[in-house]
Amino acid sequence: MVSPTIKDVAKLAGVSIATVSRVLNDYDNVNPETRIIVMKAVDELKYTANALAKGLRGQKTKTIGLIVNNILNPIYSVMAQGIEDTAREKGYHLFLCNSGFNPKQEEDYLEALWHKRIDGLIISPTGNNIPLLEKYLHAKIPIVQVDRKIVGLETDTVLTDNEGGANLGVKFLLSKGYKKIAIIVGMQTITTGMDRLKGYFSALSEYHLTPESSHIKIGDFTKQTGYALMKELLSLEIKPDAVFVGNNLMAFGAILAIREHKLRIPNDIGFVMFDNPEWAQIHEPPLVTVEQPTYLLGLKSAELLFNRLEFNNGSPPQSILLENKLLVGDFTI
Amino acid sequence: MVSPTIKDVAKLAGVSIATVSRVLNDYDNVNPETRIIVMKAVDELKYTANALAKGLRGQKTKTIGLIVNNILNPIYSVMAQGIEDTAREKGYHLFLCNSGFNPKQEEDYLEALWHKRIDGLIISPTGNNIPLLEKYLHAKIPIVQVDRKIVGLETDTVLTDNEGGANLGVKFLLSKGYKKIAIIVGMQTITTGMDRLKGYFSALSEYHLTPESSHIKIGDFTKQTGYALMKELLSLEIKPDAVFVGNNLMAFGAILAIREHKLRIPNDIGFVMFDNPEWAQIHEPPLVTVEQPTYLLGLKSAELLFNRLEFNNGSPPQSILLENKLLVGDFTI
DNA sequence: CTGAAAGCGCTTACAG
DNA sequence: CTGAAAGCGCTTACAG
Repeated sequence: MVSPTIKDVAKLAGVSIATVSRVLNDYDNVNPETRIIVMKAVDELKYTANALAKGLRGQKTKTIGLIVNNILNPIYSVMAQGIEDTAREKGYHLFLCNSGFNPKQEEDYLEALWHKRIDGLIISPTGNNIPLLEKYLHAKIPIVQVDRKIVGLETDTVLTDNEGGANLGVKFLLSKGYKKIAIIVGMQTITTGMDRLKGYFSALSEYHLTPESSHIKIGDFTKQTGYALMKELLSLEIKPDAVFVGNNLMAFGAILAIREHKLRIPNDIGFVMFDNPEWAQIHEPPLVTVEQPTYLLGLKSAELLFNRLEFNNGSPPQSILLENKLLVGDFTI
Repeated sequence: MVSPTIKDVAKLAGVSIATVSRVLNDYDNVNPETRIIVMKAVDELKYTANALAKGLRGQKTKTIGLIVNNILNPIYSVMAQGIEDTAREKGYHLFLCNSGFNPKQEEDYLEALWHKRIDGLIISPTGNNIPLLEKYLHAKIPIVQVDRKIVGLETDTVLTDNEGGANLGVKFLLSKGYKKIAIIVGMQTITTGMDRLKGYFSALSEYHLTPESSHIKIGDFTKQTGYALMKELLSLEIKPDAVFVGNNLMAFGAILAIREHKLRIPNDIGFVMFDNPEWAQIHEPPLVTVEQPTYLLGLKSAELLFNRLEFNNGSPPQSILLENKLLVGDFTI
């Protein structure tokens, strides 16, 4: 009924449980014939190890934690997929946790994962809970920060080039002749907010333009603020002739606002957005987007983590910066 | 450095580890004063239990497995969110697994989760691996099937009313005067394919119409088949004047095909789809959709599972059927 | 009400 | 090359 244990295998094979353990873990000091006998017993009983006992006694649980801010955002679900695929290949499992941008919830998860004895952690951090994260590091549990990085917490990191991407997007608008380009961008407390605004500034300055302060709107990455801030922009005295929106959710809200005002893109107003959700292609005409390599973001962060896990060396933290791509109306199924 | 154990607490409190365990597990046979002393030691050391040891020795791991077919489909990610929220409330954690519609991958995960000693399983099954699933049931590990159900595997189940939803959608087209309504629908081997086709038939028959066999296209729920089958429909002798598409991904492909043919919805062709992804609102005009309560799907399945876990009764399997809603162009942020 | 002890299923020194 | 034994951190009968 219950699963067979190492004891059952030992009995069937006529050896000690220590020997079975050695065979299962591929130790080299085992007689080849003994190994065969044991493996036969393993097959016969369809034995597979109890993961809890292994984790308790040994060091490793073959489990990693993944904490993201919002799995409903395709950015994160695609990323999660990249991580899961890699983990699967390596024989690891994933505890999926959603912080909902809530530091307290993140803290709870960090505590819980600690006691589940995860081998490693991939996190897109809220920005708080630094002591807890450091506790992991002290315990030699590797952490990879993905998508955003906490300043001062030195771990392996995988980010996309937020500044470069925003720069590309804004320059596209400039190249099309728009002169009064507004921006709706995320909080200036985190890299994905800050760096995208930097890219906006650098693009304008390359064109020798001065940013108009009323054209800079700081939202919180949600549809709601995207909508509200776009409405504000459209009711200004000095109306912008184009807008760059700093993520997919705010862009969605902004589109609704633009539609309410019966404006057409690109004739009435220029529009470029960060992220490339599928609805950007459904829009007519297809929207110009800055696409982040989200699957790769997951893949690379998993690779960094497994690298630490397998070669447990003390080499200094690595940072990977992935390129973002400007997509102009091409689409594929 | 390492976490404090029950032993450390016992030493600090001056009692045995058995007593500490009793306090922690809220047994009633503990002297109130002893309880206070122990709790103080727990606080002081910031002790929290090692989940692996608890799982190995006790019965429960406070962990559930979730196997879905494709986390990238918002249907499943929203559902997963509903499950995670509920699990979190109950103090459980989630192993997230993606089968990718691949029975072999599903099998691997079922094996792995078994050995991680999950307390319960929520699964949107591929349709195979029945023996493995039965092994769980024999071991009294409750299973909830969600979104789809394997015929003959009797477990708690949460589905949406696929037939009713499709019926609503097709009848909407009929009510608008379309007469030659085609359907692109999923495989007829699973409920979400079969029942939606049934709804199509029942709607036509309510209007005393006979289905035209060339207008019935069976795809596999992917964008690719949606695109290809829509193109087939548009090149028929007897062209349909409307189409009902059986899920969000196929609908995406179908829209691209319709756009290639320069047809406008709803004037040139009627269009209603199952599922309500955000891009349906971005389309101009907003598409008519049959919305599944996906968050609720997750919530309800989690509730059924925790109900089994907490009241471990042997009551017969329950089935919940959730209503789907026809959305006609209303949209909200 | 409390403690000593066994045991969950493993891995890992320690002998031989 | 192999086995007996200790121990990972808990829970749970069994005594008292």
